[in-house]
Amino acid sequence: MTGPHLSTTDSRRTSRGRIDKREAILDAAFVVFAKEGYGKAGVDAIAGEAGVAKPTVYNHFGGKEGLFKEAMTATAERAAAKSLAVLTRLGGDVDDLPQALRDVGHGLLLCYTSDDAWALRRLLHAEISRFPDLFEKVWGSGPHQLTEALADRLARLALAGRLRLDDPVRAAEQFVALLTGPIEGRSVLGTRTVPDDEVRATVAAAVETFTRAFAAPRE
Amino acid sequence: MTGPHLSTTDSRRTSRGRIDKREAILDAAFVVFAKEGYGKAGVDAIAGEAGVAKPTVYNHFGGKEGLFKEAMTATAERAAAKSLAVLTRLGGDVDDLPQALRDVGHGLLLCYTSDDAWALRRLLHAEISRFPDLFEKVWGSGPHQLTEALADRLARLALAGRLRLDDPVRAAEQFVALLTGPIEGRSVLGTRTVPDDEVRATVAAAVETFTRAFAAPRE
Amino acid sequence: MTGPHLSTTDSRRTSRGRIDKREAILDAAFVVFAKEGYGKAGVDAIAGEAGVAKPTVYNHFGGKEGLFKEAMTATAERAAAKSLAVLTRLGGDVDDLPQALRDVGHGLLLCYTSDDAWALRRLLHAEISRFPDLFEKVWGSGPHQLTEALADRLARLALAGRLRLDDPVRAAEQFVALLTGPIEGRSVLGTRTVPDDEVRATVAAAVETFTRAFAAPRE
Amino acid sequence: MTGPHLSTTDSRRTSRGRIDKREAILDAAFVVFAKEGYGKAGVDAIAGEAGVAKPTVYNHFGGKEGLFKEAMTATAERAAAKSLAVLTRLGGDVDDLPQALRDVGHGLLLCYTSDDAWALRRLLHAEISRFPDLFEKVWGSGPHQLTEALADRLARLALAGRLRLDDPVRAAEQFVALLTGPIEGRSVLGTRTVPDDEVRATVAAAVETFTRAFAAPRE
DNA sequence: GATGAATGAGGTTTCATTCAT
DNA sequence: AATGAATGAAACCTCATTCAT
Repeated sequence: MTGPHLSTTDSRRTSRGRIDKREAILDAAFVVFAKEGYGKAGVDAIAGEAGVAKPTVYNHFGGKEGLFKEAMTATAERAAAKSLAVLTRLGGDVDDLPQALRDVGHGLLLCYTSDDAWALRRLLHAEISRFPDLFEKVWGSGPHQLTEALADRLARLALAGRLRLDDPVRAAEQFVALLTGPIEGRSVLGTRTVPDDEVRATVAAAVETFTRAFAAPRE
Repeated sequence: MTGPHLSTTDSRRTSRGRIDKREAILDAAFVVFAKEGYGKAGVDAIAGEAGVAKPTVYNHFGGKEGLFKEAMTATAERAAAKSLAVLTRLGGDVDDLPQALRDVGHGLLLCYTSDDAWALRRLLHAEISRFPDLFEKVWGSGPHQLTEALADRLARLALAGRLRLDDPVRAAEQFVALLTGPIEGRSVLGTRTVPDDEVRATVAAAVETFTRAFAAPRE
Repeated sequence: MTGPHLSTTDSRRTSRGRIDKREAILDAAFVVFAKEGYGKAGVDAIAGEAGVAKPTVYNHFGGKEGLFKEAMTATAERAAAKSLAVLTRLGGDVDDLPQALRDVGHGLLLCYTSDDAWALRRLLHAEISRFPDLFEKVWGSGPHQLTEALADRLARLALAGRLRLDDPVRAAEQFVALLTGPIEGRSVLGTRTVPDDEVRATVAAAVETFTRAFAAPRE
Repeated sequence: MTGPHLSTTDSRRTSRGRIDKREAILDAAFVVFAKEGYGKAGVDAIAGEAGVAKPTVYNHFGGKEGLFKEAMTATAERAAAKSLAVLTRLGGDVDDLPQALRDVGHGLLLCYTSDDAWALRRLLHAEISRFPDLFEKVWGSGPHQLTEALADRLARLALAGRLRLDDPVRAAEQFVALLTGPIEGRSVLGTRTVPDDEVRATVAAAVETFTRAFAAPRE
């Protein structure tokens, strides 16, 4: 459910030709980079995984660096879209606010703990000094955009009198931090699956703390 | 102030012999690993930085893997000691609780944002799949120990009637998350220095939220 | 003045079709071979320089080897024609023999030191072991034909009593050697332009020596 | 008699260690470069010919370019020494001048037509644009030094009243040109062995022309 | 204990060439 | 006839590691 191929049909078996090869290489590249890291990943292995010859990789992406950048940004955009979609559950009329926050929080944590998301974060941490401009694209299309969108929703809830907060961006950052911070260690940076009850407990605790701090008292 | 050499006297210039060479190699190794990553770092470069010949590295550490593990754990322990020392400021009688939390929070963030700490986290993220047992040592002696010690302090404050909380470990996790979560993006994973006022604002906001959620009302 | 394109109109801009493409490829090939050498020259670069796609090169010339041979022989024939044309200045009635020899010598040296001629010689030296049969075509249509034609003229001058020589071919070889030998080093194998006064001095010296050895005394 | 190894004992079988490996690599490099050309010669093949591993070549010479330069200059110096030694036959008292010139001319032509000398010239022609500074070393230690030394001898003969010439360097250049020029085509740039009688005839003709032009008349 | 020299394995990249359109 | 895309082979070079001193 978390592999990079699942948003499209598996194109490596089709014979539609060019565009599919490009996609296949990008997907294979992310898989191999995630498993081996940028340094130890071999273009050989990527080409093999994609079912193409090595020079084809170079024809499409120029080299290992370009391939890495494109594979990262492509996966980042797919992951970002998923997490943004979760936020829609916080729109319109919210009846039970804590329940809605728990719902959204759970959805966000599922995105956060997906294999692809962990791989993205690990690779970004690992190679940020070799690819300084990668942060902007990956983080910008992911956590940053998510924080902004969440801040929008929180601001609307504040206007509706449901929350009391001055700085919606700060509140959004803190909401995400309360969700994800305790998970980092418990999942051993993504190498261990966190049991669902642990996830739910973390979400519940985050929402509890968040509402204690920000929920407006019902009259 | 953040380099790995500064907690001890620079041993590479002395002539005390064996132990100094060992330290020099460990320090040089962490510097090079931090700059290049495990995969691209060369034993040549490490030996050069340490001022010894390559086989000497092998005589002491057996190989690149062993050297990496030892360099990581050594730096992790040094970093952990620093952050634990910060917690002592929360001991004994606490008069102004928010002020004390801000003080501790600021100290912890300074540790968290040190160059060595960022390098540790980046390398741990990068190589966790190649060195699965490294997490235990590095995280165990760092964030985990810190969370436990902080939970102790918070429990004592709860017993003293200053905080209202059921699960001190959860509260400690959340306090750390509120501090560090918003900093991650703002520092571009450690490649940009965060201005001090931004740090202080983050600390203030974290303590504000934490106290709103957990502080016991003064009678 | 020495480029391979200048003896014909630039055909790459016309739309006459096939034959022009062939010429364009041949010209581009010689340019690239001359700059990079046979080994390092890429068919990609040649196709790009000619403004055609790579397979077109293969359709016309079969491969890199065939292209090289044809480009070499085409340029060799063009260069040979130029140097043969110079010899006509030694025909008919020669009044001032040394002056006529200087005239011809100067013309021959201009041919010899043209960029294309140097490129031809360098490529021939470089690849003679990989293309043994290339020597026959290039040398045969160039220096060999020139020597024979010059020998004819010298024989006629001998018959006319102006020169004293037994072996006209040998004399022709020596005349060319006296001209070109001293230029080889001074032009750094064609990578430096020899100043005109140096060229003229060399011609004068060659003719002086030649006439001292072979001129019949005027009665 | 012309291989690059013959000035020393074959060192590849000895076990004296370092210095011999360096020599063995240089010799093997020249052999392979001469056979394949710079572009197509592989470091693999050179290492194999030298009986060492590939990285050893890189440890000693840094790369293919450095290896090429050193192999060329080393061979050039060896070849230059041989041709300079020939000139000693023109020293002291010269009784039969034409005979002495024939003797020297024959010796010089033997040097000129040695396999190593041809390989040097071919490689120099081939790669002069990629290694512009190579000309200085190879030509400077070879033909240039030879011309200068020969000019010295001719000047001395002129002072002794045996020759009549103004510019000894020019005369030396012309003597060499008369010797080598006619040989170039006849040996197919070194890929065909010129029969000895052809060599002797060329020497005789060169000396004949030279003496006709420069010998002082005996009183 | 420390080192200069050497190595086997593997890395990224480029090239001449062909296929299907 | 001309081309964009793909490929098998091989190039140069680097690395972690060991040996003999």
